Amino acid sequence: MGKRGKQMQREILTILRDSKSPYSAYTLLERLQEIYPKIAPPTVYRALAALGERGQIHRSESLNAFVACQSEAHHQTSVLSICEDCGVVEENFEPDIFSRLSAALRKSGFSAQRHIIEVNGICASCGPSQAKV
Amino acid sequence: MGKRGKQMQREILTILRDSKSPYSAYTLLERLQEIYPKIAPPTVYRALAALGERGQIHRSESLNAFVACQSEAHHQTSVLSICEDCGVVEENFEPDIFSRLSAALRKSGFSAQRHIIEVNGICASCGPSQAKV
DNA sequence: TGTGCAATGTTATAATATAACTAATGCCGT
DNA sequence: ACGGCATTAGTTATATTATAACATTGCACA
Repeated sequence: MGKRGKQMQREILTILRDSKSPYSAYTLLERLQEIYPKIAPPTVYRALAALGERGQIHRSESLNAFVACQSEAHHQTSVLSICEDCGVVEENFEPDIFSRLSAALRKSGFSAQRHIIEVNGICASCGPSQAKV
Repeated sequence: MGKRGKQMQREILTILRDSKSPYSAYTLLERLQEIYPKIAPPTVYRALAALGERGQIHRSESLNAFVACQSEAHHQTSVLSICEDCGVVEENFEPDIFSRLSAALRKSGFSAQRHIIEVNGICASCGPSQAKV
């Protein structure tokens, strides 16, 4: 059937990279429909799944939305910080945190496989030390 | 209109406490409809919101489901460990992790307000050291 | 008593996600 | 080239999760 899937993945990645704010699957769908009027939700979800498997995007579980991976090192687990004011989501690499967390849980016999860490708060640009726009 | 809301909250808490596995809002709705046949989704969501505000239940963002708080110290933020095998969700208290996380993010100017930590993996009962049933 | 607020009920719909099936494509071996 | 078959994509329908918006009830208190 051709490269349609790959094409979608590229388009999605481009949209997400242009924006530090997360996009929901359906917002992406709307954007994509400007170019490909007939695509349906499964197309978007398939592309998102493929991008996620390759670590090129992250899904915020608390926002049900997607952001582009900002690092070269895909698959490195990251902490997502979410600004409640401006909506910007940043990746933060804190390998220590993940290993400590795994170690702590291992003490109760739990073997960690996937860590989800998201932190809501106020980012540097929106914080009290900054003049409000 | 009476105590219907409080009653719902009690029922939900009872259901959740009887189960270590999480319940989705709609599964709770079905259970509640066995007793109160006519209740609608907003009733359940309102009760869940009230319980959440009091820290008596936790919401798993990755499962979109709810578990009863296992500790007396409501409002103490916790790490949810989720067994991929049996589905059991446990609360783990790791105050160190939260303060480290806040400290790490503060270095980039981010002021943390709410932490979401969920870990998927295999629990002690389902792990490789245990005989499979 | 009446009137206004807060809680609850009700209806409808929005937003998120996937199941299940169909059709097209590419590829492999002949 | 061609037939078979696995993979990918398209399509339709529906499942699941969540909330908006408005109506009603009961209660507090002037």
